[in-house]
Amino acid sequence: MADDKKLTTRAADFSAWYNEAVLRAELADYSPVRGCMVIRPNGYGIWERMQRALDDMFKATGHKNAYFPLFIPESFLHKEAQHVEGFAPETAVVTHGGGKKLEEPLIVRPTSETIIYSMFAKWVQSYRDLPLLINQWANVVRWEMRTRLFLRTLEFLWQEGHTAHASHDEAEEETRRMLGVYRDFMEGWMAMPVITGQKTDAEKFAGALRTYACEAMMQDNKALQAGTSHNLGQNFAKAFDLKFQAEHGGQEFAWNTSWGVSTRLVGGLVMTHGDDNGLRVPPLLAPIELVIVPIYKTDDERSRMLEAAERIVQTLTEWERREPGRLRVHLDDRDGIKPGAKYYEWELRGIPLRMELGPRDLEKNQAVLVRRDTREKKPVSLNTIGEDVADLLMRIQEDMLIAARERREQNSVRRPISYDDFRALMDGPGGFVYAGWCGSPECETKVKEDTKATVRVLPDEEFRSAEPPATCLRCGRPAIAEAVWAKAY
RNA sequence: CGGGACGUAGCGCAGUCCGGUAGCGCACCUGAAUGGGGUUCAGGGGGUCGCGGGUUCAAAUCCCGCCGUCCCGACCA
Repeated sequence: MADDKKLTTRAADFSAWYNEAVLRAELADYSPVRGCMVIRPNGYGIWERMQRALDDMFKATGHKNAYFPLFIPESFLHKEAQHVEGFAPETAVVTHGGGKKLEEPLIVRPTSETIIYSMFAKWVQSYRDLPLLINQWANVVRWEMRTRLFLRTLEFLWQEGHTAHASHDEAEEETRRMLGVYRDFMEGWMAMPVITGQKTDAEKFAGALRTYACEAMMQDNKALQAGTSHNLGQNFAKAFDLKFQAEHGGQEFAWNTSWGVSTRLVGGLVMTHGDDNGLRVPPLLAPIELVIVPIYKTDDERSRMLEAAERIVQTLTEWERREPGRLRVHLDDRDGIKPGAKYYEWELRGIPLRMELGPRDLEKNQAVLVRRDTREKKPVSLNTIGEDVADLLMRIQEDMLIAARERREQNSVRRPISYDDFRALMDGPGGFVYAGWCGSPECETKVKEDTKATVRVLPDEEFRSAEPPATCLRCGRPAIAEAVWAKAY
């Protein structure tokens, strides 16, 4: 079937397109366990590169990695009232071990605030022990009703940062700093533009004082919460007796923050950049940045092309270039598969740059470079191939961010909009709507009932409209803040 | 957990209404030709038809029960 070869188009069915793209690019596969997926090498390769970049950024901001248990005593979860209310309904609980019923059930961590702050309480005595800046790479389990590859699975991989500080202001500064780190990563590495801002009380983390988030727009105009950073105040410190002796005497509760991003980012990457031919992976995160496809007819030509290609691989991998390391290049020397078939395969996988090398090129001492993002072809001299490849990869990285940002802005509404028009918009194409909010949870709830849209964030200053909206989107009363309204994943 | 659909070869499906001993496409293996955008021909391997029970001379097909998956809702990184 010719149709088998093509993906469902994004326009026809975005959901189906996403599933097919993820499965066919072999990022992940369904597993025998309901709601749990297998992350395959192609997907894990992207996650590994994300991890490495983020980990470097965490280290650069003073954090250290540690590891805490998968199991959490059930009673721990109950020590913070809002926290248990938020997470208890979606926990997996271990009641038996070694064939015997446990005295106290163990929760499989849905997040690690409780067990981590119980340990912090042991380690912190004095203000001199603060700040304590810890990150953990781990898996967590949340018993979701409905799952989707990468976007929502029962088990997922993530990092969770947990810190303790001597004052509210220090904690707030840390919360904002890490939100900034996330934004830098999402835009700089993933080429995925985000809006940063504060969550409303309805959307904030269970147990937090304030939650900030990075929200990205997917190609179906829905919002993806890509990362969150929480100022936990003293809520957990009080629950776990995390106290320190202050500089001028007296015992005080510490101030905590926590922040996390997950393998959901891989899904975000797909839905931000993918097209009807498959994935488009930004160079910085691509496990392979450049694939070389040799073209030949005869055996003699084949060996000449492969020999030339090997030399190019040698040159390119030895060529020291931009900061994050050497070029990741792959020579596709498989025989018996036509070049066209190889092109489709590498395009499906989203490899950012392809080099075609045939007899006609070699005669002219050149190769043809093809960008995945624009599919633009360009012959380049073999004498300057290193510079050309590095330059193109850099441009692809930049152009992908620009294109994604333009798409987001084209699907954002920043003019005054009637509630009827808003409903029609959310019923149809969707998008981000910048509009006023009166601050009442009732209006939030009503809008959600009417349209499924919610306040994604109260945007930070740089994202706000020049002309601040004066009235609430729904009730028309004076607005206390500008809000980004959208349907979300 | 409610509504819908589905479970037959690695993948996608037909066959089920009307019972008769399993088929198509892709993928895979072998050979030859082909090779600058999904190559062609020839040959070949592979399935206790989700599981359990029942009806029948005979069950992928009819009946009962169970399990699982996907999609749509309520909950969510």
